[in-house]
Amino acid sequence: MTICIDPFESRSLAISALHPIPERSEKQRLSAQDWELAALELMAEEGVAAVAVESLARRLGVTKGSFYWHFSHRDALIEAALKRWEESDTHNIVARVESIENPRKRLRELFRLTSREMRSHKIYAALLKAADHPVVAPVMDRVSQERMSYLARVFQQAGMDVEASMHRARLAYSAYVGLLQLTLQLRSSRLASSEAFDAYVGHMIDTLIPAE
Amino acid sequence: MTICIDPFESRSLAISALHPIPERSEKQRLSAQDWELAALELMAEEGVAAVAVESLARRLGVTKGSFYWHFSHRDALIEAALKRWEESDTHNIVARVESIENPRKRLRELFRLTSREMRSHKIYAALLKAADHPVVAPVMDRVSQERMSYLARVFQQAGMDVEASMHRARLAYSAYVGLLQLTLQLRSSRLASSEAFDAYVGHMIDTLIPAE
DNA sequence: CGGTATCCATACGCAAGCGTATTGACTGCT
DNA sequence: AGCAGTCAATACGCTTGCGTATGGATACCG
Repeated sequence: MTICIDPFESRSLAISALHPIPERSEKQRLSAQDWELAALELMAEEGVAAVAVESLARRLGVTKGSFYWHFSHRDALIEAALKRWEESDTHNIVARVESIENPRKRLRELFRLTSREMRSHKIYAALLKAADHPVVAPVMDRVSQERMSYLARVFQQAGMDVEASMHRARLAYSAYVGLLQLTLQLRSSRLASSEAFDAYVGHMIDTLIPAE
Repeated sequence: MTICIDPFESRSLAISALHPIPERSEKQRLSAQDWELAALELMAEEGVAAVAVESLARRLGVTKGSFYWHFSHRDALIEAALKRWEESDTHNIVARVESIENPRKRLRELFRLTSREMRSHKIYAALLKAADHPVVAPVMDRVSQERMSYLARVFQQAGMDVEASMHRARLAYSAYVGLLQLTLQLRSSRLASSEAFDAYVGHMIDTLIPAE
């Protein structure tokens, strides 16, 4: 029997922590925001398809009569939830490394941070699986494009020419997306321990970030 | 308006070409194999979820009364179809480059071939999106593991130590999976032309395969 | 205290999808 | 010709999920 530590689980970040404090816990009446946060929660755990209004209602302790007061239809909830996620996401990505002057160091730190914080990434993985959904698709397009553009910019600052920086950005982002799939979806491909995971991230950094 | 050429579409390989010749075209009575091939076809185009017995039956010009003669339930079809795919897949992956002696050249050719032949990869992408399905999961586990092991072996033959070769294999495979997602699922992330695609593959090869 | 806005429950209609049961039709063999 | 085996059509029941309609409850406000 193999004990398999998932490096993602342990360092997860609560959704609610991404926003000021949505005044959670026990209250009788719900707001649209409560539904959106619950939707994101469920989405991260069981995918977009699992966010059904009746099941969500059950989870919130109400019936769907409530839901259709707040939202006109299911997709409206998905859309609102994704809007919330996208906004908190784009703010968080860059904000935590922008203080680092040296672009190579900034990339390294970006890679390390990304590999650790996995709450948001679970949602991203879930969205990836539902990229054919008309509401999901444009969000994913925007987010992926923005992230890759940012990467390309930093690679360029690190001394690569325009062409190479864009290719490297795509490669790095592909590696990120692929790792997401391999670790979150495929059981046998999970890294066996936290150390092995860190070692892999180290290898990735050495391979993808140009030397000084 | 941007014209967007998808490098994958043009060079696709027919499923039926993967096997001897299943004696297709117009015949009145169907066999289990016909259902399996149709299932793979549909899976590649619209995902595992789209493989519904009534819709498949419509596509084959019969009703589901026929289906339940060949298969006991839906998952039996999925399982049979995936078994078929897995067998043809594992044979094809290595067979076309094993003649190349030089491991680095073999890797390069492997990358190039992989980036071109996309019929089987569409199915892989579809399966990736359904990796939580109990029938799909073990297949994906086996296939991914096998491919990564092979990659690691060749990287080792190319001079890398055991540790590094496994990491590099994971990185390369992640890049493959990620590219699959970015190009097949996300519209805006598609490479604009066949030339740009080839250029990217070139960059990937230069970055991931150790120099002579 | 009455009224309005807000939130929720119940009940219903509808479609899609799985699986079953029964019958029909065609084929080949004896 | 008759019979068995093979494939298919039809009809049905069941579940899940979306969306609507309508009435009830609670809170706030004048």
